[in-house]
Amino acid sequence: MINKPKGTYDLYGKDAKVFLYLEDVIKTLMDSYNYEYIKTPVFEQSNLFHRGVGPSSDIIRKETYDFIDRGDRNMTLRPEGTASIVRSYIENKFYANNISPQKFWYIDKMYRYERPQKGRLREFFQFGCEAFDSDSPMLDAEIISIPVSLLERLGITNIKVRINSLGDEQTRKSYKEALVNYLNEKIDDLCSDCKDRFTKNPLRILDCKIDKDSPIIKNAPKITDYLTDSSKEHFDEVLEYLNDLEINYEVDPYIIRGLDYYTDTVFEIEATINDESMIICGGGRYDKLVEDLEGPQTKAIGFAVGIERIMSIIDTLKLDEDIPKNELDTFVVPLTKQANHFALSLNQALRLVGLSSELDYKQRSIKSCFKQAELLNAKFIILIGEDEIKNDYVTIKNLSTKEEKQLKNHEILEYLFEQLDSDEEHCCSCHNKDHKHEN
RNA sequence: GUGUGAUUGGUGAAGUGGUUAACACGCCGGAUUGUGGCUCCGGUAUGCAAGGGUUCGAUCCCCUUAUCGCACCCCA
Repeated sequence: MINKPKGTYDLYGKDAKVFLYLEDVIKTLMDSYNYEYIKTPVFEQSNLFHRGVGPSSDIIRKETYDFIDRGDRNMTLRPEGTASIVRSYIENKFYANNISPQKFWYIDKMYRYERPQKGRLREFFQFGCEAFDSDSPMLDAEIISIPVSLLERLGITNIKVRINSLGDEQTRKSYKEALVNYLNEKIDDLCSDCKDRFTKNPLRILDCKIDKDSPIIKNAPKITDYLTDSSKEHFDEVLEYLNDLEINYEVDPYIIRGLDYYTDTVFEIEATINDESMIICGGGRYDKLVEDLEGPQTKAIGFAVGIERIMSIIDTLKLDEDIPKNELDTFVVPLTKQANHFALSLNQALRLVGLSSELDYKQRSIKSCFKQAELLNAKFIILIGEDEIKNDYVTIKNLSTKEEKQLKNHEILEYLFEQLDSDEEHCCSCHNKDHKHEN
């Protein structure tokens, strides 16, 4: 048997319904925020991600899906959304648009070569936004408010927004110096990973899980104390605007983020479900990235949300009960082979007028047809047998009221519409099976 | 990339180095020869992830591979 590739999954059944529902909620949300939908290719020239995401990030160093195409071009399946959208922004000259800032949203598959585990896959969906051409702190607050509103709409309440500022280039330069100086004598007391980080990327030592409670890290210099005046002002304003939007947050000077392009504002949203915490959203400013990719100087900010992580929360919290289940208006049953012709046409006619209808393809016994109809959640079953064909009528039964009628061909639609309408008016979509519907 | 646990019908699973792989649900059929949700009866894996090895004999022991789970690294 051929298995699916490691770290991938088939989306079907109940999960597929949840996914479509999520997409719907997101689309409505993004319309209200006036963001434009964008879809970029699944693969791009490898260079884009090397230069965009940054060669020192783990994502680029060990997690990309790279391949050489038949024209000897180096290609990479996108590991994240931002670089592609920046590329598109530059290539399509969105910056020349009179409407500004230009704001985009996407929900797409991303690829990272990782060892799968809970909430991490090799192929996964991210929902994200990117907003270009403004360094207004109001935009920072808006961007953070999007995933917060989304989670609110979904009913996911136990969340924490953590925010930090990485400042500008000068901030990071002076901070790095201070941090290295501070850690220089103490590095021997930290874990082996941290020793490694010390030479490669000392900032990462701050969010080490092993040493996170160590006094060495707790007393380490904080980047927020090294912000330049303009970065500090920006950060303070972002926090003020978050207050205006009544978004609870926590300033966490240890948030560093794994992508190299971030500047100033960075943030994460963590959800805690049954004592387990999971980062479900991450984002920040990238005021230099557009230039780095040879576009005009353009400030920008964005975020990404892990769709599978959201779906697993929806699942564990059972927030999917309001999502409508599959329903069928009619189930058409030919009881003999001779009845197939009429049943097939009738089924088609019902579909063409907008009803959802299904046919018994398997010439089942009448008993199992009723069972099928029940499994399919059908409202009506339409039986066509020997006698019906001979005398030119159908037997139609309302499966919840058990009322049965014999109708001529031309009466079927009228009857169904009448019944379905009154169903909507009178029925409280009751789950009470004994409930009798008024006519 | 490292460590660790797992993989048995449509599903949940029990189990054993030796001829029929438990049990439950589901499904199909019948009792009721054209009417569902209850009941009763019957049927339902030539197979125990794939390949190789040890053995007289392997679903069970060993090796390899694949996939899944969990943790680390890192991240959404």
